[in-house]
Amino acid sequence: MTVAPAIIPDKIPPLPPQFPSNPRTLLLQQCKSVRELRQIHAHTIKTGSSLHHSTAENLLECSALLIPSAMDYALKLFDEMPQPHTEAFNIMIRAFILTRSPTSAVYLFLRMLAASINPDKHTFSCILKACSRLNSLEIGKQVHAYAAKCGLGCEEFVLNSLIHMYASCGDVGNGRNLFDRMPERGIVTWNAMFAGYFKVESWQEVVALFRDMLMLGAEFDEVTLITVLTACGRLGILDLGQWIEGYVQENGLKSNQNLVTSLVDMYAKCGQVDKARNLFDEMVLRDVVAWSAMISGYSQWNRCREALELFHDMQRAGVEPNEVTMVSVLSSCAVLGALETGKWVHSYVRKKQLKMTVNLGTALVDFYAKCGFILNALGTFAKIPQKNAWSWTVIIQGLASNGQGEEALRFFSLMLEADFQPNYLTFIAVLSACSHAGLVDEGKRFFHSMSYIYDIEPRIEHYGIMVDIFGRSGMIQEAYNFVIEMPIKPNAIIWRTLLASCKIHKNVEIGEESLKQLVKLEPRHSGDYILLSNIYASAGRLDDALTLRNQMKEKGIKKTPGCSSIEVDGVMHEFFAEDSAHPLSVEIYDKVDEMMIRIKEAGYLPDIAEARLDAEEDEKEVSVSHHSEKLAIAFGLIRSPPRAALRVSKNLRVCRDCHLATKLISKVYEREIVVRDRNRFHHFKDGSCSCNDYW
DNA sequence: TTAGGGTTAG
Repeated sequence: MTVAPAIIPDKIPPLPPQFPSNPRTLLLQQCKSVRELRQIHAHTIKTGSSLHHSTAENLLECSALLIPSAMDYALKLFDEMPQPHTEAFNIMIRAFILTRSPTSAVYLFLRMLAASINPDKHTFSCILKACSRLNSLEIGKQVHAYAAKCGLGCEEFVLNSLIHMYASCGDVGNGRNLFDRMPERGIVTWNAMFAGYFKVESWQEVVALFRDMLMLGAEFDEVTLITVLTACGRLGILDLGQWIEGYVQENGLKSNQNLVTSLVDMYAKCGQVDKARNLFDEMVLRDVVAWSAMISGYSQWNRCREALELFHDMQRAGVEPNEVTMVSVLSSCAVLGALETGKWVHSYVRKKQLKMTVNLGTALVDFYAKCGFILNALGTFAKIPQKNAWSWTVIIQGLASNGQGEEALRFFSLMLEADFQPNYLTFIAVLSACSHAGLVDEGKRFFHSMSYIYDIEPRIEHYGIMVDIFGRSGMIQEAYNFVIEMPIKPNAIIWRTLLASCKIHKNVEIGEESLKQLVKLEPRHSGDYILLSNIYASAGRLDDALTLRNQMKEKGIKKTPGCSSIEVDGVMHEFFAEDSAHPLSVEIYDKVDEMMIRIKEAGYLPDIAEARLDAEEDEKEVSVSHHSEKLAIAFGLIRSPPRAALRVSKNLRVCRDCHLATKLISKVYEREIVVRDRNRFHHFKDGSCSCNDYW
């Protein structure tokens, strides 16, 4: 790039009459390219007007701020100005902020001070903005002191920028002090304060500040409302959100897309998902953020099918998803076990080169882990460029729930080595790893380290997993003592965990006590009665088992029927135990018989403890062989190509017999079988299961 | 010529 040479005559000639004395308007309206700029510059040199400060500054402003590609030209112009004034420095500082070079802005400010050019209030507000961008409280404070020294510390512009600088650099308290001392506050002042609270996620403060505003009758704008709506959503304050919606309607602000998106988000987060959807449907233009807000609304309230449907609508509407959209979509896929959609998302992410943010990476890891693809989860985890405590927690949990407890603990050590601070969720993952691997002593040690080393108060979930750790390993009495002595009142989940351990280890006495407690807390939970009745049955006390079942009948408590589903050629097929509704029913039952014969040859002994109680002794074996998951597997063997993996979902937990049978089926038929029950995935392969029989 | 917006995970 060449710049017209500056000619410095001895005497500045008067401006020619045909050239406007202030060419600013001409430049603003006419000059759209570097070429035109150069022509005008040449003209000013020819006429000598380039030596007038105002003309030179107008040229500088035009090149630095108005023509995006002319920054280099501006730099040369500036360098060739013999003695740039404050205005010229201000233009260049603003230009550096616009081009996202806050460091250059600060250097220029230092050059300005070195040249003894006095900064004005505009210089200070701009340079403070650079400090906010740099997140540098240190430089910001020095600029503050210098502004005070120049007698500009009480200028409204400077104060507004100072409040914003302090608040957005993390020193909200100092920002608030300045804010409180201001005699008059305009919208800019209030919004600067809101921005600070927003940045540090002090939602309560946002709402309190807005209530102050309303009380004082201060003026606010759409940006204020967006901030407050975000806070209402995070805090679940529906009434204030509704008041804002009324205000938006009355004042005709619905054309502001961002504001309506905030309303959608607020309603969704406050649990009014359908109201959010109505607003969303009314929007004339929906951008990626609006779609993402609505999809995440469904996903947050576990309406995962609707989330995925809306995602498909979004694609039909031709709106390209971004990495934020994909986080909610993957979370829904993980809950539903929607493997194909989730895999498609991953390939889309790669194809479109979406940014592998820590949230997106973590959502992918979680998706793969929840679908039982722990190798993909590990591979994806390794590729997250910047991990955080959440990503580590998700991979630890993923390993634990896929039966790799020891490996999960190894990852926990790696997490600590990498200097990430574990949180209460991390300890849920770590303790479940101990539970899966049967590591009682380690579990106790980690549990105690929570409060002693990491200053994290154990929550009821942590107590629950400890009960599980003791109970699974057969230490039923210790588990019971632990429950009795825990400082939090045990809830139904704690007693149910204990009851389930009593079932594994056939402990009738503590089992009975657990049910007694459970009936007080959740009298209509059918699974609890079934558990105790199974304990009675496996201890040979069939009469007690039957009495309990009759009590259930009298109370009108119905057992949730077991239901397994399997996807074949994109169609879901559902089966209930001893169900003959399927069109291929005859073939399916034949296949079951064949399966039973073949796995018996491989050493299968039926476990009839969980057979129907009303079945005769000789019917029990047939009864368990007709459990819903066996029917689903038989159907899968008939209809899928040889060696294809079978993927079954079950609404309840897999029973012992089905677990044992499925292991052998995987070996005899050389099939990988993945069963997702209500708690976790079981990955059956070559006669064993990823859960290591801890389920 | 000052501030500045909405969507993210168990």
